[in-house]
Amino acid sequence: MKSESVSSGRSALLALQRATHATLHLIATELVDLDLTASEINALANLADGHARTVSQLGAAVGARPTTLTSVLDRLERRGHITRGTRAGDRRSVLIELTDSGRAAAAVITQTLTDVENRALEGLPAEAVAGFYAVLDALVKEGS
Amino acid sequence: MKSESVSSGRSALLALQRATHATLHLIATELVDLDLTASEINALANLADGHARTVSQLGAAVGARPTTLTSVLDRLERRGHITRGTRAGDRRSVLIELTDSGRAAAAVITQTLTDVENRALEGLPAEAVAGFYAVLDALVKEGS
DNA sequence: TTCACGTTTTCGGATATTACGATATCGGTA
DNA sequence: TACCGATATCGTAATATCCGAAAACGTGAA
Repeated sequence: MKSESVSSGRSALLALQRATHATLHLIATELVDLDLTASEINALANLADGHARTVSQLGAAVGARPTTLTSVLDRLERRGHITRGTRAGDRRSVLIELTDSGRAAAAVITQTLTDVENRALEGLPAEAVAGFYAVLDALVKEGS
Repeated sequence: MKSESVSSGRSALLALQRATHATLHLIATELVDLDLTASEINALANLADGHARTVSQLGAAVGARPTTLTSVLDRLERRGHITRGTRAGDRRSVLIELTDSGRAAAAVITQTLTDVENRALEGLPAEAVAGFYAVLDALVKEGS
């Protein structure tokens, strides 16, 4: 038996996109009170750990080019959720940091993500979740 | 021990989005010769089995509203990749069907998806892939 | 038959997303 | 100083997405 073992009749990539769309819609619905777009939610979620990041670093995390992030960060800055500071030692870089209101919004986002996740994964064996992460990591690695 | 077993320190939803972005970029790069957008690729991939679908059905498959698909299908129709026919028995519905060139493009897309998938999942145990699908299904179910 | 109501798709309009090329600034180096 | 690479932003353009309304059709009840 050769290495066609992963073939399952389904397309993992199409299933991946479907799941992403479905959860994105769900999250957007639950977070409608925050009045944020999906990109803004994604940016805040990635900043939720409190670590400041440059635009490039954030772009790598969310899978977007720095040019794409500029307008997203514009809105977040206008809303008072982030600040753009200069990094000591390299004034080319812009350090994105959460403000108090940004931290509050990010906390709500993180909590909602965790809740949805727990609801969905409840009852699944730990090996399934481990496999899920293993495949995700493999896909990310393949795409870089 | 309660049911906090799924908590792993990572956010499954953020990881999901990252993997989707990464694979999306990879696929777009490999399929650049087809001169199609990500939405068009997604639509064709879902039609690749040869079955005709209504706009609503296709929308459910790709996770978009019928209004969103209209312009995507407009371009695919202009390019000669699909036809819009009426369904016998219910002339409200529009049946989306692949043309010869659409079938050819869809075949290239399917092949590329399969290749990427096989490269990425090569070496992973079958249980990991099974767990991946189980989690994906759970997430989709949670979002509907 | 006729009419009211639901379904399916499209259209108009609005906003968001995404990115390429060009630009300005900065850091490091010769 | 002059130059090259890195970083972020701006200008511009094509897509993506969706809401509300409209058009066409189907269904069932009066």
